[in-house]
Amino acid sequence: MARRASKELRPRQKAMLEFIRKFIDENDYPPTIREIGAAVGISSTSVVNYNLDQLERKGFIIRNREVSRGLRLADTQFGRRVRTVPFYGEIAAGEPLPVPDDPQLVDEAVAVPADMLPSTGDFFALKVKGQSMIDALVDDGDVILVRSQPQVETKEMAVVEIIDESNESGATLKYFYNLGDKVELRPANPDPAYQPIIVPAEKVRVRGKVIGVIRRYQ
Amino acid sequence: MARRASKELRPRQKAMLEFIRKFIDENDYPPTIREIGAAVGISSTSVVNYNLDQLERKGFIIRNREVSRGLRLADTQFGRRVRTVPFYGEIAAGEPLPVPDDPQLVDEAVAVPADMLPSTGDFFALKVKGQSMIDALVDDGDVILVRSQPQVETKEMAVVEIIDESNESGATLKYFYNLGDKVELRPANPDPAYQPIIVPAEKVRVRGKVIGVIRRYQ
DNA sequence: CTTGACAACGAACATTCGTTTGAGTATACT
DNA sequence: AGTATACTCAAACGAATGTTCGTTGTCAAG
Repeated sequence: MARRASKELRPRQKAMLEFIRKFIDENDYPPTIREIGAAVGISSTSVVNYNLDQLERKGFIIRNREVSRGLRLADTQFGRRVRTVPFYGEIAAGEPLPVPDDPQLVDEAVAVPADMLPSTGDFFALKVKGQSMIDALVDDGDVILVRSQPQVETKEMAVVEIIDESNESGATLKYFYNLGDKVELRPANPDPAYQPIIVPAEKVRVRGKVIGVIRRYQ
Repeated sequence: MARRASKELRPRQKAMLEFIRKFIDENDYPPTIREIGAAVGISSTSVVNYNLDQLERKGFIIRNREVSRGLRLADTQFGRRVRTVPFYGEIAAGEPLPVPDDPQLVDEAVAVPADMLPSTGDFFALKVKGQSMIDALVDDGDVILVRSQPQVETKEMAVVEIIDESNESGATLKYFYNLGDKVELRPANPDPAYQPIIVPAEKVRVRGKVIGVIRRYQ
């Protein structure tokens, strides 16, 4: 008998899957049997139908039969899932800058690959201004993903709020060092223009820990 | 005349939009005209069609006419927009390493925020191995987004294939410098262990230009 | 009152699209 | 050889689905 490993895909099936994914990506709805056939060079609809069955049997897609375009990707394989996190705006890594203290009413959001986020927790995104963290491979213009948490470990990169004398508070992006009753907020830039800040522990409020970076060129 | 503010929705249109959103959420494909009609209590398909036109004119949906279920939400609000790019595996920034030369048959893919990609072009993703580009703020383990293109400008970060003497080819991530009949592939790491490679222009094949970086901590 | 834009209806129509059928080829196993 | 499995093809059928058209009703402006 011509047995085949149950989860392996024939080149044709692979091409079909690739096309389906691309098609949905572009159109937001799945292709028809004939569209798939035309794309991968299959003249007979029954052949497409046959291979679609194979793809379903092997767990790559889920079919909704007798319905046009009744077909979806079985997202177990590929983390196609995306989550949106609220975008709070810019954070000046060099100089403190206010961050919206508001709870949830943020209208901007960025989509991030779901596998960039732990399954639990609250997250937000900020665009980095300045180059104080350049040695940490975080550049001006980068978008950082932050997990909301009230404290972080020493050496972790964190978004912290500094309670200013004048009651104003600003947020900054730094390496966090616990010095007991004080904390040191250390930039990652050899330029002497960037100096560590040491402040009493009660004067800082940790907003979260940086868990990811997204950068676009140009 | 019974003029109506152009962006306002009739109750019926609101119901339709609501249903469409819910339907897509549950099925991953859009409803048909008749399904919409049944859901909101419209007996005539032409009425659904008419209101669908209205919804499109008001900018809530985008129709792809003459195609079954050819309908998508124009959701500017929820940036559900994500695109998937094929994941080719790892690229050793330090040492050359083969990259799948195959055209399209890749089964792994990563989801990226749509706004990280230009609207046109072919893209792929690689995971960076090694630290040869550390000064370019690209670390070991980072995922780079690459736009497929046959040539790049000098100083751009590129994925290039080097045709080895022994007919083997490998891919590497470097800064690209055009020297006329030769090209220089320069790492971004001060460590003398990382040295520029200068090879005849005909020995290299540019695969694409790095357009983005995604990094996860921990 | 008449007119014209807006909204809705139902029926007929034309495609699109999934399904079924019957057949053909290749390979492996007995 | 004979048979079973996997894969492919072309053609035709019928259901699903978008489109068109003639008609009706409402409402506000002229």
